Amino acid sequence: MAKQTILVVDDEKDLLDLIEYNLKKEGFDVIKAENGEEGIKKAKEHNPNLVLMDIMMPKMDGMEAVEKMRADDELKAIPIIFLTARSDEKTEVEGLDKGGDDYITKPISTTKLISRIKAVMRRFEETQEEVNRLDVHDLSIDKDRYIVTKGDEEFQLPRKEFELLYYLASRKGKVRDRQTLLNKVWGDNIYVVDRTVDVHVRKIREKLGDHYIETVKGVGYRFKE
Amino acid sequence: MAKQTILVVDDEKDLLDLIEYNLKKEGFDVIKAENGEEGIKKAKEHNPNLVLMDIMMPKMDGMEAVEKMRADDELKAIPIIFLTARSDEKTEVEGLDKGGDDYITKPISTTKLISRIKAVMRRFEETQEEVNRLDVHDLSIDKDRYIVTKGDEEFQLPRKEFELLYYLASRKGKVRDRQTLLNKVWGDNIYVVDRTVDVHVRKIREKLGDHYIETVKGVGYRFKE
DNA sequence: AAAGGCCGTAACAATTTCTTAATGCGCTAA
DNA sequence: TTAGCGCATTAAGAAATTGTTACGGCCTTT
Repeated sequence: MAKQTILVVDDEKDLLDLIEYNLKKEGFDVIKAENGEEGIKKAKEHNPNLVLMDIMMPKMDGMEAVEKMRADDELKAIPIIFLTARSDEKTEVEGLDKGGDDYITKPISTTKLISRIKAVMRRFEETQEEVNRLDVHDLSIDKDRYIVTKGDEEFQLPRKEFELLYYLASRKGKVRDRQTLLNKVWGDNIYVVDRTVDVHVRKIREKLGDHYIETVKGVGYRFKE
Repeated sequence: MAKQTILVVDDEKDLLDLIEYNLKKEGFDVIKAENGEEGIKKAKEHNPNLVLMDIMMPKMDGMEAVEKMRADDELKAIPIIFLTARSDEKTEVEGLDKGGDDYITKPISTTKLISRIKAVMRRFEETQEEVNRLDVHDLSIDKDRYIVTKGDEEFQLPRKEFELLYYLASRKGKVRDRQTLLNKVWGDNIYVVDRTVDVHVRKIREKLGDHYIETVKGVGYRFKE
């Protein structure tokens, strides 16, 4: 894998150098910027894998910069970690709401910083990864075509049924309660009765067979291990 | 999801009660302790999801308590938020070095306190991997899958039995009386006869064997050490 | 505009799980 | 030894949860 690039945005030059030194030692490429404006410019220029963003800065503060980044198609997918000095009493927790993926309180040990960076990257890669075909048991679930194949039979499931099946199958063995399934498959702010899930499960079973989706009474459903 | 438990350690009783009141209103279970020593004892006893730790306290101060916790295998993974009366740059640095996960200056508004707690918990959950499986003796109790494995046998226990077993196993060796078990597994405001616990214990023993859950006459039950 | 598929909801049946209460057993103290 | 207490065990019915079906609204296609 190519070297990962990290953009560090902070107005304290000493800290910037310290972080650069430590990240380079870990094998990252490092780009530096001293305020939000410069940060955005360099982000567009270098397309980094992750941004470390201080909140208190001159010209354009970190919060504002992140808002701008999240609104920019080119930059919106880049994971961001906020750095906050504990003296910023006001903005601390809002960072995550604005679109940060983690926030770190300065001062922080180098090892901790690095493990956080890796954790965020790992999380990101997992969600980024586009696995378009799932093969489980004797099923092949093709997300590009919304088609499920079982042996030489092909099933064209309706969208909700397909997505429900795909979600469960991609987390084989793990139980999910109805509310979680609704949030993940239907969407976070969709209001439907949770028994709707049952009906869709029923329809999937009707078409593919009873033994793929298991019921865990009182808890939810899971795809057979 | 089961209730999250928070241990609050502070020598000011009034503040302790205030925090308890507010956290309970938010749906947390709250355990209280008035000094570091008692805090560590209660942490071991109740295995909380997070600790709010005052720094200035008699007997054993918060800093020392946290050092002890971080050195203890049983407690090292619990996230800790420091509380202190005054913003003091020096203690702050020290606190984070010693292993605190966040740092809050009193006084603080309730909403702020709660959002910080949730932020730290969220961060923690995301960093944690595979903490939902308990391996005790020859049993593997997998909460993601709601399955108990013994050797190569799999048992699908009903929900209450599973959760009771999980609760006891996660506090291996600690005795719990029936009322506590009802509160923790059934829920705080569920009223059922406490002998109900006996029946569930009986069913677990029937399926997995007699020797995992031990009876302590006149007190309650415990998972074998 | 009609037909057909998809989706969400409600109703009721089927099933599993939970709770209770009754009974028996074993230990301990008088 | 016996009474008393606490726990184990069992079975039955109550409660909770899920399965199944049917229907109406909506959208898309024809």
